Amino acid sequence: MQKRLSKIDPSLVTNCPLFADMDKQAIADILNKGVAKHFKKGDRFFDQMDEATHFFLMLDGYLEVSKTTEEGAQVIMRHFGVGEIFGVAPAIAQKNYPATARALVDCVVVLWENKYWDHFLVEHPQFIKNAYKSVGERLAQSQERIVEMSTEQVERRVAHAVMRLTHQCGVKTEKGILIDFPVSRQDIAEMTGTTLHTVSRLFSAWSSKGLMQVGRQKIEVLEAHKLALLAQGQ
Amino acid sequence: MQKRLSKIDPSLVTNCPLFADMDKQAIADILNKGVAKHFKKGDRFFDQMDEATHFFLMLDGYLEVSKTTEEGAQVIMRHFGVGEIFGVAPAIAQKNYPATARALVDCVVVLWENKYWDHFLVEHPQFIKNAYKSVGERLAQSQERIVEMSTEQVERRVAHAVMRLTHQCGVKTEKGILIDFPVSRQDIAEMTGTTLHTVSRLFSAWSSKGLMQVGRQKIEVLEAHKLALLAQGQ
DNA sequence: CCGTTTCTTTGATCTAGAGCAAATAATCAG
DNA sequence: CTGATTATTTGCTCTAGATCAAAGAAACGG
Repeated sequence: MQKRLSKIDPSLVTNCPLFADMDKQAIADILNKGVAKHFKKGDRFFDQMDEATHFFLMLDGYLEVSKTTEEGAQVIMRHFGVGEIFGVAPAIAQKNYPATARALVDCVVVLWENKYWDHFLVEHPQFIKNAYKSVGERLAQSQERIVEMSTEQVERRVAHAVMRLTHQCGVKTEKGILIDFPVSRQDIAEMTGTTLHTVSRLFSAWSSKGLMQVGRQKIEVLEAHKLALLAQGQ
Repeated sequence: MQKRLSKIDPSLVTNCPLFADMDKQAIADILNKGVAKHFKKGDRFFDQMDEATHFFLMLDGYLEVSKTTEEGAQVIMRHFGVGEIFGVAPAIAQKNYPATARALVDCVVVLWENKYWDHFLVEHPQFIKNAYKSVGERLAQSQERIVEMSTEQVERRVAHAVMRLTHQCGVKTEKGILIDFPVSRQDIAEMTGTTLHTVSRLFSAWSSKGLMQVGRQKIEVLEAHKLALLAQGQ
């Protein structure tokens, strides 16, 4: 399931915004308090409603965070990539994780016991500030998404979702930008509040316009600019 | 427009969660750093995109926070009542307010210059912790709303919105629970991503079932339990 | 009190997109 | 290699709810 690593190399994280404006000594101290682990594709970091015991930093890989309703519908809240913290329940005084976090590819993360949050608050306030900055960005993004859901129709929302994926998790290829992990039509539907059928139809239309190239769980954006126009409503 | 008050009585805020687990001395010190002001119904506390200069605590009254899209559509993000902090841009390292805050009735607020955030972080960390707890609750509520928008149809969403209003801003009457400020059908539409027409139709149906009593910009819920059932989808 | 403005209601269309169904097409397990 | 499983596409139908239209009802300004 998951393997403990003996040691974390600080050079992996020096460019990460989470450690901005911090000296090497402080970074090393924080990393020493954490534990690095491998998670395989499909593994869960935590489940919705689990008691929150740790917070995490992604060193390598991608994950998705999703919520499931009582009726069983799944909504994908967000994706996280390298250098991002997640599962920060202690930061916002939540006793349980509000969602499920799942590895989309094989991952390496650092995880800390919750108690270190308060510890770092005193010892390394800059770290906490950096972490809250990213919490703030997520709050802002959530609210953007509410506006989107309230005012835009499906085509624009799907265009936005694909753009977000390319920005957060895209890798350049000869032809365009490829999403770096498997994404199904169903996944896109769960990110935008629509159905896989509608997503499939949109992708077919966009592909035939040369805007993107799609395959089974594969999305490659060829003309990002045109996609951006669609996201803005022409 | 707004009038400065000379002094703030600490007894106004001792029951407020923002000052939980704090001694009177600390509370008084924090209040002394702030300025109390009146805002009249309709006044703005700040506008979307304004440079963030202050953060606020509502002492008396209600406000709504809304975002406006490039196309001019308005989305009501949230309401705030007595004892809640708002406009906490410094908390999440945002330079500008992401939305507009408008007084729904005559209000009294305390406002602090942004620099005091960092000051309190050192001097009164418990205050900051309490504030972050409410930021966390807002993040959680935003995500709930995304799930709602993604999976529920209009009737349930409107039922949810009315329930939230009764919880946050309701006052008990002989017959039921009255929303304590004017709310139009258009307002409810902007909280739920629908149109005033659909809201009007729903309200008509619910009124004739005896579930609520409505008037011009007035909502009084008579049978909260039935409304809750509607919100859960029967 | 009266005209104006701002809300609300209700009816009559119209349509984006859900839901259903069934046929491909990839991938996987053995 | 082969059948089973999981994704995807595409056509057809149907409906929730938007949009359009127009008529009441409150509140407001002078």
